[in-house]
Amino acid sequence: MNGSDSHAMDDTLDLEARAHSEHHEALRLWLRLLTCTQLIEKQVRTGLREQFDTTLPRFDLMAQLERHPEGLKMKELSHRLMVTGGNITGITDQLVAEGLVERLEVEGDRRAWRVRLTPRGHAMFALMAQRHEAWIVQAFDGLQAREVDQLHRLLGKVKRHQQRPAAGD
Amino acid sequence: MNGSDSHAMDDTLDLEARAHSEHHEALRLWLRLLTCTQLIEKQVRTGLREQFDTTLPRFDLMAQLERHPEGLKMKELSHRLMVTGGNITGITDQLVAEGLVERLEVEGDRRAWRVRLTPRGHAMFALMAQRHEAWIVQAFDGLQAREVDQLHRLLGKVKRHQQRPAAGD
DNA sequence: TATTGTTATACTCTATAACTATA
DNA sequence: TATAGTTATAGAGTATAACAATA
Repeated sequence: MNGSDSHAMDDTLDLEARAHSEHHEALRLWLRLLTCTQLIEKQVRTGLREQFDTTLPRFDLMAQLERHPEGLKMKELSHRLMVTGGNITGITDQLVAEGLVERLEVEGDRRAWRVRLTPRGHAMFALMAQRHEAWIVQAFDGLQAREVDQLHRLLGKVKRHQQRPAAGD
Repeated sequence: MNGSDSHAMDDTLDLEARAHSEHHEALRLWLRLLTCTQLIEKQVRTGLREQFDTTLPRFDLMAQLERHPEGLKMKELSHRLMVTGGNITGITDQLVAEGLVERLEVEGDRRAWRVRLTPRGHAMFALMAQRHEAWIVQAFDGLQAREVDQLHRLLGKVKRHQQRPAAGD
């Protein structure tokens, strides 16, 4: 079901036809990328809700803090989670209310906070991360280790290209 | 959990160490997959909003209808867009209000509708699809045609595995 | 003046469940 | 009884913009 006439055979196509073909391939790839992500993401969201009564953004915020035991500033969380500042305030408020993270003063800048996992947040995250890992491992169960690496490498190329500031091109 | 005799190099690691390593690789892959999708999706959403004052779900619904000129039933749209039925009603209502799609009676089943693009919807979609394609092509600009194919193939494996009904779990 | 974070607001998307009308 | 679609609701998630405190 897939046109395997894509590589060396391209030389038989003129520029315009090749462009059309490549555009089509890019679109197919995007739709598949989106579908895969949505399928896995839906499982993760459902699992987090059913088993831990939490959400993906909350989990993601805690995951960032896990990687930075000394804490992160609101601004840094905003950047890392790719959402605007107001939302970080909201999510952080919820986590503080549950006793999972805490706001600490930043010495030298009284505007800013350093947000950190509490011991309880650390323990809770460990539980969630364990389950989360199992879901993810299962999601990529169908791939061999070599294929996982390949996928990781290719997506790295996509990511770097994406993050390049869109200059005048 | 999965096929064991994958790669010669792995034989230097015991089972547990290999499991740890593979779990870690799966997690890294998932984070990268999610990031790539979010980066591209954000661009698409922004473009659709700024240039066409529309949203991704609306665009996706129209894209499905484009591929099925004879129309699709609400149930089919619900399945294809992977959202529950009530949402399809809402999105369809909006598109009908804008004159971009229409509900037609299904002969032989007076419960169901056949939803189809109007001529105006068809024309509007052509405009949007053209811009959309440009965004996507640019997103994968950094890959060679062969890499696009590879990525597509690997994600196909992920997708099929994902859609397999989760049996003994 | 610029930056950090907060507050207030509005909107889209989503799942759930009760409902109508057909089959 | 089962199915197709609708309605109503509640909540997640997001961006925007005005605002306060501090740099």
